[in-house]
Amino acid sequence: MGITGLLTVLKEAQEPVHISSFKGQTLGIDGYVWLHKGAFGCSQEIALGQDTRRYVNYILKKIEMLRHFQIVPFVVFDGGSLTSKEETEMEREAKKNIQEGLRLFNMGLKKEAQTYFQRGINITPKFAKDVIEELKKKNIQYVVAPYEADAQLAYLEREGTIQGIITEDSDLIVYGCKKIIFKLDDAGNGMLFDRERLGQVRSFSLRGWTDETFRKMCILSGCDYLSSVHGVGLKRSHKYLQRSRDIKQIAENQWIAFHPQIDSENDEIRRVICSG
DNA sequence: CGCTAGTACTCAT
DNA sequence: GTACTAGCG
Repeated sequence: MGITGLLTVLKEAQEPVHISSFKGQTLGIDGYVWLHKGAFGCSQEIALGQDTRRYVNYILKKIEMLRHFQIVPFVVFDGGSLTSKEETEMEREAKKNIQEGLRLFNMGLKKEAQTYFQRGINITPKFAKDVIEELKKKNIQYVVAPYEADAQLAYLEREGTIQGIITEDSDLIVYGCKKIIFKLDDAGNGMLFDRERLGQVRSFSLRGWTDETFRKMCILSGCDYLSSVHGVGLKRSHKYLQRSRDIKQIAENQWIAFHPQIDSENDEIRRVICSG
């Protein structure tokens, strides 16, 4: 999913951090992020159908770095890839990129082909399976989330199983997670988002806001599983919710006022937002 | 100023 | 998934 501009707007709620400040604690890892980055480095082998372990080694190297700083890793993988319209579209796009890459590759244009191979990366359950095999050997905790890894990570943090999350996906903020490490590099440096610091955000005031209102702001600004309202981003979404916490009222007053043409598509959007 | 849409990037040599 | 930015209302 991902909320456009959320990390930028919440910059005052983040600060540089070294992973060692979580020494002795358990950190949840968004497995998809590392799978994708790992696969990025061996996209050619994958596209050509060659056996490669490089994406497995990439993740193991990251895990070793964490353990070096005495972090207990808990890897969470996506389970049910919810077959939505967007995902099928993404897979179609990926296949087209692989095809174009193979065409260039067979012409001897290996460098040009790589760009398309990288764009064509599609993380399948096999990738996770290969990694899980190694995690088992090393006695590293992992779980395959029944739905989305996001929701599973949020649950694990809420229940106290993990004390923070490593990811690149701003959706973890929407899901209510408290401590999230973004942009973690090989040396253990990253940016820590701390939910307790939301009151320090300067773009707009979030004081007195509940997690639920915050979530509504994000959804109203546009998200993955529904076509967003044109012209409404985070700032305007915040303005509407500041005026009225009732999203249904916003839909009736603001939205219709700004978007008088209520066609079938907008009607679907309104249904989803009002139910959320 | 806020939002959209386009481009470039993730690895690792 | 992210960041950055030209163009537009």
